[in-house]
Amino acid sequence: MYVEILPNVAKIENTYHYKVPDNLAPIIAFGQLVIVPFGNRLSQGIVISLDTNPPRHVTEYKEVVSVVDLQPVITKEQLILAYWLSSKYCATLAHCVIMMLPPGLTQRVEYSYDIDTNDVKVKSRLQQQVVNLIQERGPLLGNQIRKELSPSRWRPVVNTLLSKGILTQKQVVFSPKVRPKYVSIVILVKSKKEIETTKHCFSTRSQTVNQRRAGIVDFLLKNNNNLEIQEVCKITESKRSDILALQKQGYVTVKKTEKIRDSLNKINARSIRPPSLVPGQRDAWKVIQKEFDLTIPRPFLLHGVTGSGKTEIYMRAVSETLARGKQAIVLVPEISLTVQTVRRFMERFPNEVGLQHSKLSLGERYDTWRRARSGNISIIIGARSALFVPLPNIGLIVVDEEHEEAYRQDPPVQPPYYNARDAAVQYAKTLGAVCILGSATPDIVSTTLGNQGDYIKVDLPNRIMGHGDDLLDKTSTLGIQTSYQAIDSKNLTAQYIGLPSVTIVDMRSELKTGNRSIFSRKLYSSLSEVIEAKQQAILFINRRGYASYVFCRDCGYVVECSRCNIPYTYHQYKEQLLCHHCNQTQVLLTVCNKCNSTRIKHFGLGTESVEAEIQKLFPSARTLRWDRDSSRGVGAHDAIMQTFVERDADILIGTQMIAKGLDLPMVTLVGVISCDTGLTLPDYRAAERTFQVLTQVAGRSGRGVLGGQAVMQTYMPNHHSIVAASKHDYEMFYTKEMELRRKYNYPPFAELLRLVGSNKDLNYIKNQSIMLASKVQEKMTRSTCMGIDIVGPVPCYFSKIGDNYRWQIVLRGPKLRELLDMKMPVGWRLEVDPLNLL
DNA sequence: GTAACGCCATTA
DNA sequence: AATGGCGTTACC
Repeated sequence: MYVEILPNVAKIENTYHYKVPDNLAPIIAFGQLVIVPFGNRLSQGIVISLDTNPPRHVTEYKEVVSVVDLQPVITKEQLILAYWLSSKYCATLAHCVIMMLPPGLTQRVEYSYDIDTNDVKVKSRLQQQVVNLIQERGPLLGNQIRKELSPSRWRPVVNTLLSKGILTQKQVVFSPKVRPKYVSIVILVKSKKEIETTKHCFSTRSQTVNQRRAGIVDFLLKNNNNLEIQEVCKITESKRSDILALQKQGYVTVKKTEKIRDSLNKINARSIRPPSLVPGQRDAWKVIQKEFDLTIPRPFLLHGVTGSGKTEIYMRAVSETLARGKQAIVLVPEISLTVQTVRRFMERFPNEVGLQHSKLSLGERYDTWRRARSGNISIIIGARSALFVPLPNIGLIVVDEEHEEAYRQDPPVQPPYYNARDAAVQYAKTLGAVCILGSATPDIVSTTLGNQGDYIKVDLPNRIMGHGDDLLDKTSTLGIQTSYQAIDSKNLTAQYIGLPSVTIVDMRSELKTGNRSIFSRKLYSSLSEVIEAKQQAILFINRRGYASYVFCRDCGYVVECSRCNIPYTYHQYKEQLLCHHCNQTQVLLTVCNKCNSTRIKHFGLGTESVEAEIQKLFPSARTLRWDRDSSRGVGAHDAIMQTFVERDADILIGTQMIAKGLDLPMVTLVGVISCDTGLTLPDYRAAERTFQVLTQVAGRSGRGVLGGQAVMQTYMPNHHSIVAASKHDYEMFYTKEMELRRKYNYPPFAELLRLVGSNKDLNYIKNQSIMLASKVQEKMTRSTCMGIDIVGPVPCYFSKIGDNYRWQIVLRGPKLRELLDMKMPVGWRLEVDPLNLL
């Protein structure tokens, strides 16, 4: 018998075949971790296929050394997904498979070297150095010797010493970093009757010890439910030795059991029964439910405005899946911001939910992974890596907020640089699982796929708010008129509410009237009213593109490259404007091309300055900042949110992260300080990102009985992404954006491929990229590909990150796949379907 | 990921 | 010749 093995080493390009020795033949199986000889050392590998015949293209085989664990570490469907990822995103199969294993499981095998004789005579300086090292520090690993000697020449030295018999070598297999956690639990084994008659048994000389032991027994009589030794000791204020003594006397047994590490068990979720659906949800759910009966279901694109009840649809789908004996994966963009979603799932499906994201401890990830593998949990909620948890029979994959860039894996982490949303669709196809992509602002490409029939489009056009009785309650206590309407007189369980009305404020006219503040008159007066009425407001700062573009403060004209229709980027050190797409440069303007004004500015603003301004204008208002800086550390997000929820602050000031998921009924005003900062980025998705974030942030307002409004301040009041967001009009945005994408040949009209190289030496990377670009050009002329543009080489927008200069080459056109078999030079990487070109 | 190999510059 | 510094290739 022969097996095909994928060595568990990230950069390995191929798979290798091994003979299975007779003793392993009965137990070896697909997906197992095994140890094989690889090169001239041992390596951990994964069995990815078995065959009774030897493959023809190999003549000599080594044998599998051992099987690490009988349980497979991947499923067949996962391997199919890994092959797909590997080919789609140009990563090694090993990279794709390793991503599916819990970190810490990988074992490394090394040699350890020791000195055999006391009397050592060596000739060369290096040999002496090795001998001295081992004499000082004892047996050393190859790696440790390498660190001390030259990295390239240590091996010949060690080899000579080995052949002379001075050194001996020994194989060392490191055990995995993660393993199951065991704890000792105490179980009372004597009955109440027995105890009452034998209480004298713990009579020691010390009265206090007797009391303690009696206390333990009494406690266990009341709570004999497998408590840990530590807990029992803590509660009964006794010592470990007391319990061990009781064990000797036959009162209790102490049993080692596995303790599952799971941060979710800290959350107290009370079980809640499902609410009834409102008519809009009912229609949507009917369409989705049908697909569960098909063998090859089509994916759904669930387009639901903010607050339209998408999560309830997801939960219905999960429920349907569990009823069919299958499991579900629910992907959310950023777990720390979606605590509310996780909680809702736990309340609906107690003891079925597992959490998965990269910030969990190794132990917790490992335990959740094993519980999923053995079928002990049926729902995995998590970030993009949750897609790779090995549930045995997956029936549903949900991707919430499918447009989010967080689904994309990008450097500096390891390849593959994949999009989990696209991988989810592909995976569901292999599994025959239902797939739901949900968003209030679907990706332009996703909507196009929906329009083409690749996805089934389902809409939830109405915002729902709370339950009827609840609302009546709130309105009466607050003594206010409501802005909601009853959905129908028979169904009083839920109510629709309008989306907030949005006012666009043209900041150019503010300036003309002499208002130089960062707040327009409209935003100022709205803020005053909210503070007066003791309600809450959110101020949103769109920080992307900070201070890097140049525009006219009088007419709003942004200096753009005439060839690419993309704003020039201001480079301070050269006082120069540069187009990051075509490398064209222009001197910094002093006079506006359009209106001849001389008031040309760079733009940029932070949360601190907004907070300072608020405190100046509204000294009584309590402000709270929420951005990357103020929310460092575990639980910081929660803490900030809690402060705001409990109304210990009136105005929340933040960046991107306040746009998502918050459901705060007392927020009646959302102010966007500057809508247009993101629009100035030289990037094909700038408008889309802006529309998405504005729509999401506006959706934070008016989620309660009080209703709400949003104020958007901008220097580009006519930009389609701002106008469409202000009207909550997705279709309008989509139509206009598609025109532009078609015109400039961007996705969905073309595929994109980006080559990025970085190096400390600017000239080196520049020359290298010119050479690489000509290579690509050459390849293109020889292939059958037609209609491909090469954009570049140009410096990246972020032209220097850390100490490294960055250059890029972008390919745009159909059928880019055929160009992909290129090997990238060292320091270069390939991004397939990049979400930005910065 | 390691190890081996080939090529080249430096060293004494 | 010995040593150190790369980049390239193979690993069943």
